[in-house]
Amino acid sequence: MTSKRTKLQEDTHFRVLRLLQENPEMSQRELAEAVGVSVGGIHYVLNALIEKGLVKLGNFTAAEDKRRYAYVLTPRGIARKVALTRAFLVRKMEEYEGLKEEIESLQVELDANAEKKLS
Amino acid sequence: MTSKRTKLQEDTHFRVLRLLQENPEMSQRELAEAVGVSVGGIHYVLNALIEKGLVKLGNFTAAEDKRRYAYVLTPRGIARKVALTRAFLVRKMEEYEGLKEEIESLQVELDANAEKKLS
DNA sequence: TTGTTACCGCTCAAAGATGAACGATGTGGA
DNA sequence: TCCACATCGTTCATCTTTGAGCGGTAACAA
Repeated sequence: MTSKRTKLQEDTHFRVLRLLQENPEMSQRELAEAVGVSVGGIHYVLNALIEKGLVKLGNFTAAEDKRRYAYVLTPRGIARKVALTRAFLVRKMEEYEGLKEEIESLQVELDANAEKKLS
Repeated sequence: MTSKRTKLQEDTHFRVLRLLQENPEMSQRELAEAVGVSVGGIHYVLNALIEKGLVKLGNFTAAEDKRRYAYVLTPRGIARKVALTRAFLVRKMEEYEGLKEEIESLQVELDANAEKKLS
């Protein structure tokens, strides 16, 4: 089994690839907000994705804004994202089931407590 | 809105209180495993709970094992746990809904991709 | 032109989380 | 009895993550 940390990192990579495929002109801050990590963290994963050749820097279209980049998925980036999708989905479905069980057991607990108060 | 970190900490406190109410003789390692944080982290929250008077150290029953403690909820600890339950449940239900949406959108994406391959 | 404001990518000190290792204690077999 | 081993709570060097703040650029108003 791969480590918890590796999985979280993979999740983040996947989320970033997904968001960028949809809109390559998102800023680092927007990405950070959307995936739920810090700006520093996003900067780091973007570098990693560029390093791996999954994302390349393009020009920001609107008015050639020199401050910012467009983060464009390369063909390999697109392939990578597709490959990650299933594993990600499986992981999220497991989380979903776990959460479902936890919620149910909490509700049982609350109900039991409510009854006790009545008696 | 309280910070993300505060919420996670509150979640951990709640989980620990819940587990200890059910079984006060869990070891720090067992707790760590069950709530998904490190042993160091559990040690830290246990100290915090004891400091707040929500948990007190009791004797481990079986054969008076001097190495270990029983972590017993005080009345205030029980009250605190009840108070945290609803907030925790609400948070988990929100997470549940979020996860549900994410999973659905992923499935749509995979289906679209599958169709494209066929054509 | 000259300020003011806002946001960009990027950095790094500070804060947080981790888990291997330690001394102490219990267990079971030689 | 003695020894080897397992597990206890606890510590702390190490790694990870955070987000305020920096220098730079754009947009707008005066």
